[in-house]
Amino acid sequence: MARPVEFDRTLARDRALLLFWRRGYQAASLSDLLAAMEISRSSFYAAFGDKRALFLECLDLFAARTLNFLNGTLETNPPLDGLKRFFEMGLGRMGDGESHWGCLLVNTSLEMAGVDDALSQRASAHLAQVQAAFEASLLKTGCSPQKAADLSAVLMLLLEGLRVSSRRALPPETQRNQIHTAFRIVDAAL
Amino acid sequence: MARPVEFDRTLARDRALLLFWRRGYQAASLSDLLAAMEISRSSFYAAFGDKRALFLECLDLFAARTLNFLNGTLETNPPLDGLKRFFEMGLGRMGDGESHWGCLLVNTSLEMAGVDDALSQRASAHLAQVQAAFEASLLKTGCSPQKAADLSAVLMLLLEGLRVSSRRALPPETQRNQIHTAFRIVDAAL
DNA sequence: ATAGTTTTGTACCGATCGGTCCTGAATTGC
DNA sequence: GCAATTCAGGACCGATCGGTACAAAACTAT
Repeated sequence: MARPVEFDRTLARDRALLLFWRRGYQAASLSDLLAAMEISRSSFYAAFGDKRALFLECLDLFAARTLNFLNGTLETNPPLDGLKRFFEMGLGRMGDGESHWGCLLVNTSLEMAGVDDALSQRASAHLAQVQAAFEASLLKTGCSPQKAADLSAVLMLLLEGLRVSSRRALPPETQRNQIHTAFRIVDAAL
Repeated sequence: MARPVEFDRTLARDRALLLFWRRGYQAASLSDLLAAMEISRSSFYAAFGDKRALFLECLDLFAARTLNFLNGTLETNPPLDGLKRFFEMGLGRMGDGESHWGCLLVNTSLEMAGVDDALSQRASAHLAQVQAAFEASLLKTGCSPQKAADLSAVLMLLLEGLRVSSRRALPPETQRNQIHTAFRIVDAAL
């Protein structure tokens, strides 16, 4: 009974996610977003509410995809191999895109701490879920619950460090070495 | 022969550093800075140039202090104990202040990547210096150069992860556990 | 005391921020 | 064709951004 929408909402949302990922929340201005999403101002506010709401949506989506990927690799690999594969996810998956932007959860948790604590803590909570998946995976290796808890916490440190390395744009070769060494010593501790 | 300055430049600079540390570069507006530094706009521009120049000064100062502290603990402790003490630096050194703001170098490297790459890379370069100090310290334990290089890279991952934990405001007890476990397994790998 | 110099407070600047509003175009059901 | 409805483009909004200009206040040297 009326004119239909002319843009693909999920496509626009994905483009926004990429921009947020690359530039962070604050530095991604509305104009930047509109240009990247290729929609107009009115469509933006009609479809997504406002900048913050869209970001929240992207943040949750990123977390869901991350957890999904993690669970996928954990199901189809021995626990430690699956974890290692997850750690390697950030490495030049497709040439240059997405490979040196770190992790949106880590980026957001840091950027928004003390600025918008609700956003920061939401990102942090998503990270906690990832850590919980680590722990569950470690438990499947048959180690003690205590060890699983301790090691998953250290794995989270390593992951965060790696995502920092990624955003610092350290050479992929360097990052690969870091992962290799890290998993060698974690393996030894199991 | 003329009116003297009425404020303590280094005091004002230190106050600015704290604000940048807490809120990040972008979220620390000029008004915020002036209020925190307790100086007027004119004094600000006369004494520090502009916001970016002041930030650069704070960044370098933070790095210098960090390296200074690290070298101090490394000189007065066995290598691994000194490193551990450095890792524990972020833990409630003085109640609540400064204890959950992470590390300005890590924060900046992430926040400014893709926004002001010069700032990001400068912070990253400072982090590389810290890692070099790690490596030098590990060499003193008599391990192979290869192992020192590899482990210092992993120590940097752990440090970055810990500073993320700090900014995420994870409980100090949790962070303490992370440090303890991390050093246990690094120790075993030496 | 006064002239000379520098600092300081503040008014002001253009640009941009996120967000709203309104108009005209497009599409549908009848 | 026409009325009803919803879309998209962009003008417009107040607030705030980082930065400049300028005049009054404060101090020193003589």
